[in-house]
Amino acid sequence: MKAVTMQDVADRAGVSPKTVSRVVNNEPRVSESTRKKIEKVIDELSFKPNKSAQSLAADRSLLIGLLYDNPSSTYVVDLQAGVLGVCNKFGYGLVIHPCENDSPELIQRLRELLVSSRMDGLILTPPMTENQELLDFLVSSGTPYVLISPLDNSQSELSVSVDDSVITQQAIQSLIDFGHRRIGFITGLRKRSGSEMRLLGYQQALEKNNISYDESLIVQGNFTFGSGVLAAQELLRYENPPTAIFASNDYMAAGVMKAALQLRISIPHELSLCGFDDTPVAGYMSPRLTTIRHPLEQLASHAGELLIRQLKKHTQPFEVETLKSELILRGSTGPVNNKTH
Amino acid sequence: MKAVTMQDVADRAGVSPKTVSRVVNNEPRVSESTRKKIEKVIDELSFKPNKSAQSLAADRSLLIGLLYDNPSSTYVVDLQAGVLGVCNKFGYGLVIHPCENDSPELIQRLRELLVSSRMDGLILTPPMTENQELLDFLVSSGTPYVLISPLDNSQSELSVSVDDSVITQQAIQSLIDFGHRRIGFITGLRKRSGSEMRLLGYQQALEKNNISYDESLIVQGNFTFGSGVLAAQELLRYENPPTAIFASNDYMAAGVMKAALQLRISIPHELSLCGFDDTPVAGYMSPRLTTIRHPLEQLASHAGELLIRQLKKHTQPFEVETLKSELILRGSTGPVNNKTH
DNA sequence: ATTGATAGTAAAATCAATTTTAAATTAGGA
DNA sequence: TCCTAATTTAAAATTGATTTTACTATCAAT
Repeated sequence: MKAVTMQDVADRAGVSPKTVSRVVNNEPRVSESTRKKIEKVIDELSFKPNKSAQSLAADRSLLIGLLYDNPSSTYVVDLQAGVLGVCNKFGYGLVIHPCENDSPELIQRLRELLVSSRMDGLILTPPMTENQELLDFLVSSGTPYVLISPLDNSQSELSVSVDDSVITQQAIQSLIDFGHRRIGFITGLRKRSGSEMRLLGYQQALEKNNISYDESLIVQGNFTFGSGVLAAQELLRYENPPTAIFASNDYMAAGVMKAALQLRISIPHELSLCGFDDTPVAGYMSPRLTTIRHPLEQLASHAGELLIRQLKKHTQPFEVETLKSELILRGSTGPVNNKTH
Repeated sequence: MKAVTMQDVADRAGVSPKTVSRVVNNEPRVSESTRKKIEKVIDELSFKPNKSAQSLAADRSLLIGLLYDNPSSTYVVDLQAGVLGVCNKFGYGLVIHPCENDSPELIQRLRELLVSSRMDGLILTPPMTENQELLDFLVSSGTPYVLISPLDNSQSELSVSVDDSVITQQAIQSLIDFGHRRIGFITGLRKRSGSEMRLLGYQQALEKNNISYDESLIVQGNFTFGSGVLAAQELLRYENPPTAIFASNDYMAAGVMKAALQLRISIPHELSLCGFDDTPVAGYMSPRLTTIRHPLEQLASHAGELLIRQLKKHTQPFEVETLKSELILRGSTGPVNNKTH
């Protein structure tokens, strides 16, 4: 089956190829009547522009890249789904690029990818969002980009994020409502977007409820299962241990659960536990983990729209939906148990 | 920075563009001396052929598609990594396509994708590998494809897979070596590749050790956590319950663990448990789960090579590495406890 | 020495769009 | 009515590779 070309459409509609091109690309300077007529013909012939010819002639690849370096595959897949949706909607292709933020070859690899794939723009995710060398390179090479959840999202037109502090505050509030007063907090890696905001939300919740901030209840973790175990062991061996623990991600929460099991502390009767991210593990733990779910897919699709809007000249603006995280209450949190264990 | 074109290379090397093209595409009919000379110039100018121009002229997109419909994001990400590696190696791009095998629109969607992305070939993963309607469509549209882990892998040049029966037999053997004689088996969805082979491996291991096959120890699951819970409850309430359970994936194994916890059966002291797939959950459970890890990335890269070899005319054959799954022994399995619980 | 086959190279046509340039049409004002 | 300016359309050039066609050596066999 031979493909329908723009020439075919032009012939059938009785106009020149350029006019068809104008309609295809939403360009102005076409009378409404001819636009309608051409759209009808395009529909009849089900004409689809040849991507290769488009990119060759217009010198843009119609590709955008998604860069990530994240151990959580659910995170990655959710983001991919979001970006993919927008790409399909706007006729773009997606180039996925797992990378290692710490690798000295990162930039070189990306340079090669940019040369070979000629991506029109990039979406960066943490921790690449804080890689100044990388960002400088992109600016110098004139590559448009959008950041997802950067530490500093003051340039709102270049980044999208949800406010982790708000939902964390809400989660802590729910623990407080259960009667908890001593709530342990296991941080993630510092200098990671989110980490700082989550701690802030914790502090805000305490403040709002007139609970004094006890520095010793804050333990540093690094987002890994092992660090969760260690942090929990430290917290739970205090003379006056917390009755609830908030872990900055689900993996560390799983670590807490392991530590609690070892110390024969029952969840949720003696200890309430709240995670963060709603990864699959959360649903497979016993009891199932109370945690926080992010609108990752929407976040990514929003980022994609932001990027594509930069790339395409003739797009109508789209409405921005507000992005909210969600507290998932499950079996790992409950009322405080007054009997000391 | 203006891009280096094939013309530039030709000028500098003092040959015609066509000759450069021959070198780039590994075509014959170029003398060894000119080939060397041109390769040198290509290197000096660091010339990279323009993908759009290549696809336009040669009428192939230099893209391959990866189709998947799998709830496990680790599975998906591992496969992506494998295919991506091969793509980069051979100058192909990867189009990822999450889909719903049961959707009536599957084919229509794919058709649209094929029209818009013009992929040169596809890699299919279960359960799409058994979707005859889909396969028929691909054949009729002349789209080359390769299958990963199909039920029927008799056409070895069109598919890649690992033999689940071998590794399952090995896992069961390890349980037998621990002294277990009554070993429960939770199946996955029937008609899924792998499912049948895993059961076969179980049977082979029993046979080899002269243990009679007890139909009642085989319980049907469907790969979900919940089905694991139910299956385990059934098995563990027998008068003469199994001392070990093999679950056909980690999620069901997690379900078994939950059921065991509810029934106050201690793992591994009273019950050994073995999963399948080595998903992240396996490492986060307490005790950590003995399971089986697949060479997913290699499997995918192998599939990619197989596909690209079909697509490119002038490639030298590559050696095929043998793909083996691996038994990961962890805390959830151990010696049988003779005291009845 | 002539012929034929093959290896190697060159030039031009092609792919399907966009961009540029030029021309034609329309509208409004004097 | 005529002229200028703004719209709209047409034709031709461009993009960077591949493919086709054609031509020139080179070499062996007759």
